[in-house]
Amino acid sequence: MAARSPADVDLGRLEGALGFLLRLAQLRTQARFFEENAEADFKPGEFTVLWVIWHNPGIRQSVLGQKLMIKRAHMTKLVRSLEDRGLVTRRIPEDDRRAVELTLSTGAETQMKRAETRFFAFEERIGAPLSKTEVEQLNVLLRKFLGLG
Amino acid sequence: MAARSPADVDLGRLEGALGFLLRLAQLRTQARFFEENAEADFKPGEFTVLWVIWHNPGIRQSVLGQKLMIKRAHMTKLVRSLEDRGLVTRRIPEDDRRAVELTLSTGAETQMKRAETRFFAFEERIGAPLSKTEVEQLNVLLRKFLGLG
DNA sequence: TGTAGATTGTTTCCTTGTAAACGAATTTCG
DNA sequence: CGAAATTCGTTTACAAGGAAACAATCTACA
Repeated sequence: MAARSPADVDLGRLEGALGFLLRLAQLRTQARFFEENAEADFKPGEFTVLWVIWHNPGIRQSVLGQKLMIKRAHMTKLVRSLEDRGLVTRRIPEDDRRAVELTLSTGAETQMKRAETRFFAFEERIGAPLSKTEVEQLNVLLRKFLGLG
Repeated sequence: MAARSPADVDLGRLEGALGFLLRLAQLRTQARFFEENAEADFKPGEFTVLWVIWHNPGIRQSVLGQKLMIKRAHMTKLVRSLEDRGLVTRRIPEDDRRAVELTLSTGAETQMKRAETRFFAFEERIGAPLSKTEVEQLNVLLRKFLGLG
């Protein structure tokens, strides 16, 4: 009944609810990221934004946002912050002057090469509770769930 | 190169990164929740909190927070909001007067019975891109990843 | 016993992210 | 062509959530 410790708590049907499990998994992963990578150059959101710009130079801000599920209002702030730190360059293309094309500065590329190692090492580590095969299964299922290739 | 549409964007190794996929999956699920359940009584966070109190009457605020990965500062606000709406009762137990024991009001139980149907129907629906078997596999893998049962 | 340390919840301040209204540019379609 | 609708990014105002400092209480142990 009145649970005194987390282990005693009864979650009932909730424990089988996909959305609930996804939320917990995401929170846990993020918490561990900040524990283990306190002095990293970039936060996960920043890293992914820089990564995608790096691999898609000249990408438009809106396209980047759609792909990473970042709302426009927030993307504006994110990009400004990256620009202020000299990591990202904004360019207004001639053929559509409402849009913004994003590029990495050369300094940022150097930093990203370092950050890449740390980031993907962490991504390896968080799979630890699962076997190699299970991590692969989870990857496949999540990609299918998301409609990614 | 300079991707014009989301489909053209190259995510590279990122597409296989567990933390990244979890974040996208969670964002997508949450977005769909608010699209489909605009006029629901409770938001997902509120529902889960009320649900766990319902099934563990007298649970302590800190234990609830640990189980649902909600930080104390935030839990204070959440509980106050629920209390202000007459859904939750706070009680200071005699044996530890720092703690707070939470209980559902009778009115809240009625509301939860209605909300339960809607909530778990949604949870069913979001699995749609996957087969029954795959949803079950995903559940199992996520629970193992989280160290649950 | 009594005092140092840990725990519980709260407050304050800050970061992250969203919704809505907006201006500028572009597209659609009469 | 030219007016209406749409798109892109920004601004503004706000909600969700977290970190740190704090008061009250409890625990451990000299």
